[in-house]
Amino acid sequence: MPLDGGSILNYDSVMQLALERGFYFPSCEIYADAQAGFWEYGPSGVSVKAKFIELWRRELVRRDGMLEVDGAQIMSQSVFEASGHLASFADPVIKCRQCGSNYRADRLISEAAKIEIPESADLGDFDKTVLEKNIRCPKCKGEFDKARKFNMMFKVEIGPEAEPAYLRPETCQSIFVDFPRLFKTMRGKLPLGIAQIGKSFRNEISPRQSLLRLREFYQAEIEVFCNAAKLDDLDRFSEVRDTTIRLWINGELKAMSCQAAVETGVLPNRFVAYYLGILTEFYEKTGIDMARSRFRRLGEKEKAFYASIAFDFEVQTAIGWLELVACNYRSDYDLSSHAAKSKEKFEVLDDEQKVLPHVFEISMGIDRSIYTILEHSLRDEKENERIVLSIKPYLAPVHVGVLSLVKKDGLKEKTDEVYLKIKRRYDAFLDHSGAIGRRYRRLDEVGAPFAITVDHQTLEDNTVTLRQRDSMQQERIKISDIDSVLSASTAFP
RNA sequence: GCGGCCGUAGUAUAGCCUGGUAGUACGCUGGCCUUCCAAGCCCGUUACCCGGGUUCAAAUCCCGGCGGCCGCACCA
Repeated sequence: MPLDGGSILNYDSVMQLALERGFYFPSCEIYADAQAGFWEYGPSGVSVKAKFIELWRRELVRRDGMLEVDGAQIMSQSVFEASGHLASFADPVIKCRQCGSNYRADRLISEAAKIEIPESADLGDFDKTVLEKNIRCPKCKGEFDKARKFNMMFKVEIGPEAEPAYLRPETCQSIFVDFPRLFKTMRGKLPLGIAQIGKSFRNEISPRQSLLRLREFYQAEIEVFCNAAKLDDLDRFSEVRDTTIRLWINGELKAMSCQAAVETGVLPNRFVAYYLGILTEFYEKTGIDMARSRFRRLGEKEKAFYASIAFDFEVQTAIGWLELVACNYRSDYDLSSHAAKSKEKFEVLDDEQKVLPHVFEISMGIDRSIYTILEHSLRDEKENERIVLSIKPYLAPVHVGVLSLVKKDGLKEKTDEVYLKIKRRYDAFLDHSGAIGRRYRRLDEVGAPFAITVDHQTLEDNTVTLRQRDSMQQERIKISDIDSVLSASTAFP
């Protein structure tokens, strides 16, 4: 499905761009013991990520009047006892004594003996069944060691006594834990969104594909606390009434307005529809091709252990459908477990009524979103002999290149002056060296939407050429107009 | 974690089988030239994933580790 004037590039092209132009690259790469699943953002990547986050704040946090927090990455063991991660964010595995192969205990038993044991069962139950049914390694017929739990959380030791704690596997736990204080001190009123951007950590067995499956990754999470009795009572639903959302239900795509989705019962209530609606409007502004996106309703077996209704926002990429956002209706799972464990009160007043809020979660993968923006924006324009990153101007790592047509005759000095005038307000890149066409190509590749070129005419009348990345067309503007032109065309929508 | 394939400058690769001076392209630095789209010329720069073994000699052969891609499984 080629876009106008260019073909869509694959994963390898995005990877090559990322390495060559400073978007992202492997962490600790000069050392042989560098582990997979850890990546650095380079200068271009940092710039895009910062702008992506700013867009997220504008379109979700500020739009909906959410509160944003920034919690600790290391959290106490009690948090994860209450959240269920210590018990459930783990797979039971058994290892063959002879050949060393590891298996998921529940799956192996189900296949070998046709007995279903839930993965959260006691480890002894697995051992007992393996022994009773004499289950042996499928590869070498060897005997198994005792079952153990492989927990995907990174454990850390605090202080000289090595008290156990964990790197958070999702950012939202601090939001739940902080909820009582935030609601009280920030004069909260249901429904209330609390948002957080930050790093999460998961000890993935097999991290892969650069930013797509990481052990250390960025999440932008939103937990909306609500009164479960009022899920259709939401005034601001009218803002998204006519917004089209693309729903994938039971193997079928249904594109419909939020209003229609609620009326036909495809979505359970206005509350869920509203948040899927504003999430759609946010992603439209990232430049991701929404025609290649969908909200997929998850079946019972796919849902996370805490979710009662779940939609994944997925996009089609070169490597297949990719999950960018998990939207889970977590009911009162989190607040009631933290209430029980901590003895803290989590009920709040809503219209004179005491309620334990329910939670709807919008859990966004930032790294995956950045990758998708790059992949969906990158084009190979054969006719112009260029690779161009047609990223939205407000997300571009470089807003504008500032170039001298040639270095001599005082053009270099004049160019430096122009650069000095704008570099605080924009991400500007100054370049004097090499052929002008080559410099334009470099800027195209890094996604700079504009290039300003100082030529001989500039010395006479103080005008410069302004080149548009996508059309390659140029116009002459006054130096004194540069700021207003850039300001208008790189502004967030 | 398992199976298959693979690892050489910033990037893409040749060389590996058959051990003996590591080559090419693009890029990048500087210079000449140049009045707007990867022009040309000159100069320069940068690499054998890590460790061990065999050998007079290892990018090359052997072993281990780490990493990458694909599949299985798992997930934001």
